[in-house]
Amino acid sequence: MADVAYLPAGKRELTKVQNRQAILDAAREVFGELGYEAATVRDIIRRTGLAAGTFYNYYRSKEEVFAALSDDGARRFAPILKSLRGKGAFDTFVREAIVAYFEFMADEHMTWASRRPAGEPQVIVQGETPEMAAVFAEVKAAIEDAIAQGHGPVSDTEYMAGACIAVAREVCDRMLTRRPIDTAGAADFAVRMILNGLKGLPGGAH
Amino acid sequence: MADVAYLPAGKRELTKVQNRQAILDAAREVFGELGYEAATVRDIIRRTGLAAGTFYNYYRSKEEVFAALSDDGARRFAPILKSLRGKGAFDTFVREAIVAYFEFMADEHMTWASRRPAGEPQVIVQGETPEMAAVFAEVKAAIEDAIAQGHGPVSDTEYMAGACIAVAREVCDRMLTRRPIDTAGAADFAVRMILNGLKGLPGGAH
Amino acid sequence: MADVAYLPAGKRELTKVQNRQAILDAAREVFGELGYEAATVRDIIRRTGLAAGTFYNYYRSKEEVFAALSDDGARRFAPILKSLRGKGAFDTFVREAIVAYFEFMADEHMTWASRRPAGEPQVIVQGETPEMAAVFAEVKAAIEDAIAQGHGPVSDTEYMAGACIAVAREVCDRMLTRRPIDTAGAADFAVRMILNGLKGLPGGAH
Amino acid sequence: MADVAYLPAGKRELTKVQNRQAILDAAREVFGELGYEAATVRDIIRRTGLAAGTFYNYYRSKEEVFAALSDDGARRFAPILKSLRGKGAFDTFVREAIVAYFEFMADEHMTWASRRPAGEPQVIVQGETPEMAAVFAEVKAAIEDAIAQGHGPVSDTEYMAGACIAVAREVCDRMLTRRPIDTAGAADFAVRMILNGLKGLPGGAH
DNA sequence: GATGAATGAGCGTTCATTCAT
DNA sequence: TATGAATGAACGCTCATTCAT
Repeated sequence: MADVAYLPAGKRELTKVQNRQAILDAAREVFGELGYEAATVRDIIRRTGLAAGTFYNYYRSKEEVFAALSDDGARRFAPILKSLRGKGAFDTFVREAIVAYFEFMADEHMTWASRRPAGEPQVIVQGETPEMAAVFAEVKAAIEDAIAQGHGPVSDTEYMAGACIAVAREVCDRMLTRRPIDTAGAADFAVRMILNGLKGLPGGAH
Repeated sequence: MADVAYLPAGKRELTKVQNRQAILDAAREVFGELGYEAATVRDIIRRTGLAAGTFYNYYRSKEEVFAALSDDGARRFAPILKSLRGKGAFDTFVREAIVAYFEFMADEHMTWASRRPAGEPQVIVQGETPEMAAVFAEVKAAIEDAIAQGHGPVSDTEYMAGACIAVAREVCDRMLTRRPIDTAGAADFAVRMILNGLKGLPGGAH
Repeated sequence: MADVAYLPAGKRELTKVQNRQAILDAAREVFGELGYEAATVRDIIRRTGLAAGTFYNYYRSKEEVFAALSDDGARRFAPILKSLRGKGAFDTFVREAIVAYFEFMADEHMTWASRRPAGEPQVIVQGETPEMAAVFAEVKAAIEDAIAQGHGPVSDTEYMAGACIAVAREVCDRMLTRRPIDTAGAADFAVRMILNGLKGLPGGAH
Repeated sequence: MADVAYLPAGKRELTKVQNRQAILDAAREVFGELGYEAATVRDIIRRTGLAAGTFYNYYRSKEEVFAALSDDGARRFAPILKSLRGKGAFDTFVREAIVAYFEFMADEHMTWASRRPAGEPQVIVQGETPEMAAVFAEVKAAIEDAIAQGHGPVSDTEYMAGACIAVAREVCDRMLTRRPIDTAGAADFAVRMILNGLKGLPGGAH
């Protein structure tokens, strides 16, 4: 009571922020568990404990929460990546970027990939988590940047960035499904693969 | 001619085949545009112009059309791939498999990835096409097979197969969005990337 | 060939009659197994082996086959019942009618009553088999006839006929669910109950 | 009055109760007119004027509304019947049970049997009303109870209970179709018929 | 007539979204 | 703002019925 009297606006602000965050958290969980397509707005609000209508005070649709989650992920990962840019040799950059990425993903409990309800056709659908998408965008920008600055080999940059990200993403996905999660090992593999291909892997000096 | 007299059902059979094909074609398009998850049976039938119930004269569910498309894709690609297995050096196998895959996909007008109709929400959902899934499964089996038989480097085979496929898929997707479609160039890039990494690319001998 | 040449109309007639009968037989089975409401025209034609459209050359709807079955049943039972009318004392008539009815139903494999798919709400739905309905109509007419001719007690004839039929029907239904089917015992019970009520049953002289 | 100020949800609650009741009423009518099997959820919601989805805010299925109606009926009739059990002679029990049942049904405007809208196909389908089913279950239990306790004649109890209920139900159905509704006369007939059969009816001492 | 594929109304159900409170 | 019931479009699917062959 007293609180309300002293901080009516503050309380409001707080709950507003809290609700927004609650929705984001719920959405993260739901997208992770059901996948983007299968997830419904109802699933999300149900998990927040809020009323159905309240969702629409914060986001206009499932797409919008998804975008918000992406922003969130990007906002937290971008600085990490930025601090790495242009600091050293290309090899070093790649290694540090991969490590940073893998650790970020592991931190985020990004265990969402490929967990589809059983009974669906055996399609490997890339678990598109909002943060993943955002982080990919960052990584891609960084790689293209490095290439553009002459720190990397000169080739088809679109193919290169795409291929690097594809490898990182694929290995990261698989890493996250294993226990214990071995970011160092996975990062090591990914870096070797990216820099030297299969030939660079242990036993690959054929 | 005489046959027609003996087989009055000929006309019927024809439309049956046509309808079945129309459904498959529509399904291919719809899966490509919306992705498997988002696609609905009604989307498919709407595109055929057939009545709602007609769909169920041919397939019992979305899963079933999907499977039919997969079978179709796999049936045509599997033999190509199989003929390559275990014939020569690992490098050669990789190159031939990649080339075969890229050419197959180009032939198939496999341009489905990520092309949602403009104006839709900005969510990047990987359009999973049945043929893609089927072909991936084949490629993966072949790579693991090769690795198991000692023709490839000894490392984490799951990561390896995953990474190789990821590169091939990514490059293939991008190749298919360009005009003209340059399978030779793309395959060349992919093979280099897979076998020697960025260092193996032109200008990459840092 | 020769047959066709010699008996083109005959053959036709024969198949027509056969088809009509096949549909009736199938309908009898299906109504028995699924109940009138749950039964579909498809269920019926499926069981005949005929084509879907053929059904409509003989009957216009589920209702119409049902009616045809009723006619069929009535046509066979009516003479039996008629031969009993007005021949002796009321008691005798009742007994003979009941016996005839129970035996007719047992003969007909009228085991359809109350066999609903499990999982449905626990409602005792009177298994309305076409023959049953028809036979009830006959029985009712006979009873009213007897009453009208002074062979029975003077009371509310509608209540009387209704009550007698209800008892016969109920006991018959239950009789048909038991093994072995004891028409004599059931008929004995029903006759006693109808003529003398509970007091007329063994041990009922309270 | 002050309460209203404290309970602004009052209006809401009211419409909720009203809608729930509207659905129950509609269901009662629809089950009465079409029978349980033939009735569809959409028939029910159509009659309420509510939107399709609204039904599912209250009941999950046709079965569930049916159960709710049954509970309703049973809840009101069961106590009446229970108070009669084991209190006196068997004759008295039967009479009182019948009277209670007939009066209950008359009260409930239980006029549903066999009244399909004219013009529909001539199929006699017994309109099974949930209350009827529930009440029958109670009656049956009571009768079997009485028989088991030696207050009634010893015979085939299943046949007995079945026959008694059949008579009561049949006479009740018919009673409800007449105007004015004469519960006393109908009950008198039913009791005589059940206890003494046709011989116990006026003029039946043949 | 017999055939069986095509039709489309209709069913049970879900869910994004609105709006009175 | 938060609430949560109402809404109605849409979905997957079934089935009576038609009609070209």
